[in-house]
Amino acid sequence: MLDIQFIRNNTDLVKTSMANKGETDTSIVDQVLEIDSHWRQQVTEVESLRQESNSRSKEIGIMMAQGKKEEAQQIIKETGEMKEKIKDIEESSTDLKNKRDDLLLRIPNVAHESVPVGRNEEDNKVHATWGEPMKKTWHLPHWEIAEEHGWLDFKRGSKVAGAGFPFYLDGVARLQRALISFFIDKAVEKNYKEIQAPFFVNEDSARGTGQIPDKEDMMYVIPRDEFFAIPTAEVPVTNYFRDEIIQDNELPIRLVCHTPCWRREAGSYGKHVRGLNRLHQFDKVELVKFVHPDHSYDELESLKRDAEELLEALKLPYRTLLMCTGDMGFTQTKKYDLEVWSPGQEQWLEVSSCSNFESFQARRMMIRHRDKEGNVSILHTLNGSGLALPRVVAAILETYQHENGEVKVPEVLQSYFGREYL
RNA sequence: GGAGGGAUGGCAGAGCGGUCGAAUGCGGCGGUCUUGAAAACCGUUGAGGCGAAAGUCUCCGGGGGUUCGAAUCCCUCUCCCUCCGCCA
Repeated sequence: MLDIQFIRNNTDLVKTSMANKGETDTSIVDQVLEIDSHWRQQVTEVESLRQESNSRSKEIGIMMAQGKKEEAQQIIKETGEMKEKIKDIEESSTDLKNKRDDLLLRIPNVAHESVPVGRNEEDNKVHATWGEPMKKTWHLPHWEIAEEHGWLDFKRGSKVAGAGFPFYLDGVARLQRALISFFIDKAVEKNYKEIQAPFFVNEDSARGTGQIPDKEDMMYVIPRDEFFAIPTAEVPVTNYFRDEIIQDNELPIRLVCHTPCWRREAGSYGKHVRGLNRLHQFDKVELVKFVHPDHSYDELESLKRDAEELLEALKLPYRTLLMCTGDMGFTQTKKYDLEVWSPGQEQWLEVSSCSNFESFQARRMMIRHRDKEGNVSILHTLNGSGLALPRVVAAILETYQHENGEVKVPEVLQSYFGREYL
């Protein structure tokens, strides 16, 4: 959610940014401002009425104390009438405020000036590349090599849960466990605090991080108990500090959290969802930061590096994309995607997305910080995957594959894995 | 799941239905004193909305109600604590 004052003062910027993100109809901004000014009028009106009524009521108290009952009765009659009036106007003003805030939630975040303007993924900028994408020779796609070894069971996954809920076995199960430990350990080395979070959240939390109302359909819902299955650890971990004020000397706060992630992925079928490319449930290690507004872009760069270094340690060639305005999403001001090379499929697979939200999420969640002078203001939040498991597993199965079908364990993982081959 | 108790500012903890946005203590910040620090003393210190400002309004877990007036009374929800039951 953007600051209403910011929208008042930067109306054109908000509209332009909205258009750059691909929203053709920007009239919602004008609607918000119109309702807002109407609301402010009514607030002023209610307040002056209430002021009068408050001071009259105080007089009553004094008169009662002095025993002037008849005079008090007269004022009681007057304030009674005012009360009716206040109730009327107040009703319509809270109505306006709700309407305004509903619309406000539908205005996307403003992109940072360093973000390239563009329509879709073709306009993203390659920000960095690392390693040489391996040519496909004998390399099998991961689902084939995994089948040969009995490492993945999609069939039984479908039987037991449904498509997109595979079983992992033996070498791959062990590999995932090793990766999770490795990712968390690396993050802890870089001063992220390890945290384990609830896998279900309530509606307030889902709204806080912006899954509601924008991306409701991505989540699984447990209606009886009014829970949402988390689509990413971002949701519970960012909401950890909801409605709190953090002292400046405690910032930045960096957290690392491993969770399963559930995504409905409605409407995506076909080739690009084969194997581990796209699942309804997958594991991910997530990095989340709460930072002082002055430092959020530095923190974004270091966040991105933290994720990149994981791929470098695994010796998996990757590229980093700076996402353009049109491909960026509703809540971010700037976003990098990390894509790992999949030699068996000869394509790039997204394994991390590192974003700065500035105050957009924190404002919804009322996460604030207090400086030394005691001033309170909204802080900035960021998050990035470090990393999403299945596609990293896919890349390892394909990249570390020998011609004889053996798959080697990446060197940095061997101490976690306990042996040299899967 | 059953029975009872509770929720007040960063923390602890007061608060007859009327000048209570809230005593007091601790903590924080500023100052005096000191070579420096501690101690002591003085001052200051919740959040939010509207407003250029003066100011004003709202908030004592959430929501609703009674009343001219609610932190204080009533209803309801949530959460926490104690006891019983169940349980990895």
